[in-house]
Amino acid sequence: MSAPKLLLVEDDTALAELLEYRFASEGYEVRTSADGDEALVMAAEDTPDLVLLDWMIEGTSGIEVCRRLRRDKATAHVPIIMLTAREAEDDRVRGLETGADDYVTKPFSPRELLARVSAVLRRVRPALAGETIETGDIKLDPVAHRVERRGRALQIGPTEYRLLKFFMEHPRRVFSRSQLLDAVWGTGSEIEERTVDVHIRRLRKAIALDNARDPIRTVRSAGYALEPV
Amino acid sequence: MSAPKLLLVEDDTALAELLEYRFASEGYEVRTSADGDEALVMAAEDTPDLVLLDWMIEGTSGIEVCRRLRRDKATAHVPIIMLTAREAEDDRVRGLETGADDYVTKPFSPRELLARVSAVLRRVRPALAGETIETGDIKLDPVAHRVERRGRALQIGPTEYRLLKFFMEHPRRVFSRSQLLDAVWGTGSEIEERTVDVHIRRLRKAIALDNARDPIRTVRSAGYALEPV
DNA sequence: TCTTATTGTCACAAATTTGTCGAAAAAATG
DNA sequence: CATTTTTTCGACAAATTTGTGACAATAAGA
Repeated sequence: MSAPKLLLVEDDTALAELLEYRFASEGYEVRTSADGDEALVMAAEDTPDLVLLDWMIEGTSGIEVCRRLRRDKATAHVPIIMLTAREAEDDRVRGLETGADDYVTKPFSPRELLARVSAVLRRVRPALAGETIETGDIKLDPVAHRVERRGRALQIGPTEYRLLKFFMEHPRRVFSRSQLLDAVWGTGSEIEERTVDVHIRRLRKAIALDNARDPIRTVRSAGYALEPV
Repeated sequence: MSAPKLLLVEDDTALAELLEYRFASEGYEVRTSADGDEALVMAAEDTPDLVLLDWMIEGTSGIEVCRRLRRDKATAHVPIIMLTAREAEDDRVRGLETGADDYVTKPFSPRELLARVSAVLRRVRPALAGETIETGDIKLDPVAHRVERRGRALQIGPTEYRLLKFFMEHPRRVFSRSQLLDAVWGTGSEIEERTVDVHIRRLRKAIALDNARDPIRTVRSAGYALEPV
């Protein structure tokens, strides 16, 4: 089981404590910082799964923290939810422009924030929502980095593992080779699209089982999809 | 995969770039023009799925662009969202009269505009928003790229799939072969009109079912239409 | 360092799809 | 009923898209 790690950047101590308590009791692992620079250091030391960022903090402003998080490769893809004080349209626009994934305007209820966090995490890192993902007769444990089908453990290479995990996070959905390259190899990878085919074949071979149907569907001129069983 | 194609007509470069970035990161394919006449040419060359139209642009006015888009057969049904400056009631009324589908008043947040775009697309072209469409006893899931009729999955080729999807997005409407060529094969394809007949036949064969009536109606000397059930 | 895995590409085979024809069938026309 | 127009249908060869095995280059481990 992997508790999602949150980094809360908030200088209102009372609010911070309240949120810390609430999120902890919901199974999150929360670390808090009241200061922008300190938060950046903490993020660098142990990459969080999501950042809750108050827009109006002392010292380095929220927008600046956001920008730096995005600039650093390790934290570039960590989702950010910003906590804005007022209904400042400008702030909102700038925040989203800088790369925040969502925002909540104060005052908000912890319940509301929990819902947003859960929604964003589900969208960005589905594997974090539950400990193991299951699609059809295949089980994948992201923590143990282990895959099994019908009880039998599968031996699977690194790239194939990532590919399978991505498919399992979006079952039934068809992805083009280019989308798969972005998702599994990383955006901007300069790799031939046909290479995807080869890895699909390797994945198929790795998860193959006697008397079991191939769960990977080829959609001609569109891409591939993982179908349960 | 079908990234919805947007055409943004906006002469405020800064705003245009911001929107372009945000929409692109949400999976839209955006092309931008700062000029009304140029926009019309772009729309004619590659019919967009939706037009974002600033009401106050230099040269040909937004209202005029709107009118011309509606006049041209190929773009007549493309939804338009207008971006109006202030709370100009007059503009809003005139815009909606001219045929815009929705409007957003500046200043707006990208998020807000994204929501509108998504809403309009869902209303007008549900398949583009990723919703499954249903026409009679045929169901089409654009995300899974899957078609079924009365529960049974249909095997269907790429071109037939696109053709069926197009028909299902505009049920009951009769399309000429030339319109179908534009919509399914892409504008400017140099293909014999007779070829459409052949694909219609293939589609009919693919969706045929025992004891089920053929849902594709032939309108002699006019074209074809899809009728529910 | 040596050995074993993993990766990205190719080239070629296999499978599927595509655009056109021409003949047959069907529907309008007179 | 004969003629003309339009659509359906079966067949093909060309073109496109996928599946596969092999291979050299790297990376990872022992």
